Amino acid sequence: MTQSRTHNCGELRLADAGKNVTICGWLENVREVGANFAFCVVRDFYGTTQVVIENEDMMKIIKSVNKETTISVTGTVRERESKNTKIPTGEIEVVPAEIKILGKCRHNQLPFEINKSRDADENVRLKYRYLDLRNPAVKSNIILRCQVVAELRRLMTEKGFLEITTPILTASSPEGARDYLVPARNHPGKFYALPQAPQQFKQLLMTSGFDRYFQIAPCFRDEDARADRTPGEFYQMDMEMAFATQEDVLSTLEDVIVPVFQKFGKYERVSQAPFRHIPFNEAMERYGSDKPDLRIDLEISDITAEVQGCGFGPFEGATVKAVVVDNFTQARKWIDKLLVDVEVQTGNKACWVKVDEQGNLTGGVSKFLQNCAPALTEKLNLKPGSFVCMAAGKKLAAQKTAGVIRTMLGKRVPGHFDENQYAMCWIVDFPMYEMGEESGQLEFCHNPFSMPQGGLQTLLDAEGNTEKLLAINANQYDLVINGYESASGAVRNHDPEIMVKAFEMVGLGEEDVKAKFPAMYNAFTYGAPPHAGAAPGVDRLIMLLTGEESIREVITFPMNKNAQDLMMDAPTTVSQKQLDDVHIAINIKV
RNA sequence: GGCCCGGUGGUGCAGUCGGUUAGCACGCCAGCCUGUCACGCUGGAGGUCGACGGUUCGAGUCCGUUCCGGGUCGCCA
Repeated sequence: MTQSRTHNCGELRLADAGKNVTICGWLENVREVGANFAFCVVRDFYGTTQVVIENEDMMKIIKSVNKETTISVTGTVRERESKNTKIPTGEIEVVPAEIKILGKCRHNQLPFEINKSRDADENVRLKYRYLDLRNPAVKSNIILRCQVVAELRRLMTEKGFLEITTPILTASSPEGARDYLVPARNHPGKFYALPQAPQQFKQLLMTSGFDRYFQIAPCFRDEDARADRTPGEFYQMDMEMAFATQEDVLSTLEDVIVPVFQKFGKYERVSQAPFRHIPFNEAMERYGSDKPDLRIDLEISDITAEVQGCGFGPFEGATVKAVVVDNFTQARKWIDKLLVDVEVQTGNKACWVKVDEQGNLTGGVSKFLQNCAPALTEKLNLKPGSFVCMAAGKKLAAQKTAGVIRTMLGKRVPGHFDENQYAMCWIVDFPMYEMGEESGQLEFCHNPFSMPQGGLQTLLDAEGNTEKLLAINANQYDLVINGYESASGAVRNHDPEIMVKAFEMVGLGEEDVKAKFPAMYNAFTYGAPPHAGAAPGVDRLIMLLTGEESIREVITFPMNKNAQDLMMDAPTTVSQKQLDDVHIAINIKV
């Protein structure tokens, strides 16, 4: 380039008319409106600027290249004869004296049109992500992500948190998700693992005397994807505070989350601190989920007692939950669709009845429920026009299915979903232990790092009594925003004695604690501060702020559902030499 | 791994009861057009209807198998 760029494509205005400028960018579009007369749109990161072609020489250059070629245009800024008020640079155009081709686009047919890339097949988008990202609508999510991360860093730093990076190559952790393993060349047969979270490191930092830690931390988990869960890797704003209580952590995060949502969110209305606290058991009873969407005004009722003995097979001996919608006017076909969708999403069947003008149960499974109609009507406060959707099964299954019914009814029946807001709450008092579905044994419900409420004494009191043990809550909490689990945290168990006791409850002991978490266990024997923390998911926060429903829209270079990077072609095979170096033999079972 | 939905020119879609030359929009190519901005007009090229097998006189359409993708359950301390 002989002439460097003097302006970007988003900044020229009427006041710049007459200036001699050089702009650079991608040739987005050419509109030929006459012989040797055309309008070109040049796009860069900042915007688009119109370049007008008025003579044969310039036309020749423009016609010689494909769209998406990068060019530099040197010329004079001129007021347009017909202005476009829709774009910031719409009052001016650049009359070129010179057009240089900087990087030719060798393809006259792109895999998709840049400005419509969001409509294209996702695999094609991911393969050509660098083209997809040229679309300002795609790029804007990434820009917002950068701004949010910068703001998170600013707010946390302002509060005295230090950002400390922790190792990426570390030891495999025996708990939780599948690890990504990395063979250790100098240690045949041994492996590093990529961290599922910096959990143990941040607790060790607390033990080292760092008072407030945070990190925009990459986390790696080899588990299957979902619409809101990217496979492989994701980012958390991991944080931890020494000598802190649960309330210290919650209020600190509220101080950070609220301003970020007010500043960057797509909705004006944001829950104000302190967020509502909902105990886990209450959330499961009322919303059928530990991540309820509080924008929906429906709640779940328990009708187990009311329907027992009615003679409807699936209800006998089962827990039965109901969601009621009054003034229900949807057609039978609509109901059938609801039931099918519930079954697809939960694997469980739902059933329904309506209340007719005379107050009688009708439709659906009503013929099985006539005996208990009065009890049901009273319990659920049914009126003519009420619709009752029910789920039955083991307690947890019935709760979860009813939770899905609640969400679907709330979003589909008009008047129950106040969408345009951010509704936050803390789910608190998660149980410490649960009964393993497969093992039939007592297991840790979430992670073994949480402090049981009541500490050592609670464990001693409940020892040997399964029912009491299942009733112990942990100082564990989740931040839920619009039905998404957006952060998870706990007051940690910093006392080796309580750690061992907590492990003993699930049939493990001191040797297991030492074996699984040697560094932490040892460190805690040297004087550990009580500490607590949490980790908001950065990708999920950005999803909520932008309103995107697919997490891939907020990640710059996402993998597909099957954890493949179609652009880079990862994962891929490697050479025998590479395998030999790290002492790996491929053994694929067919 | 189970279940649900989908796969039709470069892209997005339509395709009725199985029927003759697979249609539309955008993009691409050529020509025309002196104020466009989702430019317009005329013409053109471009398809093994994901793959394989079956039913049938005849399959984009029906059946079976399989591959690929999305969603979901399992899984995600």
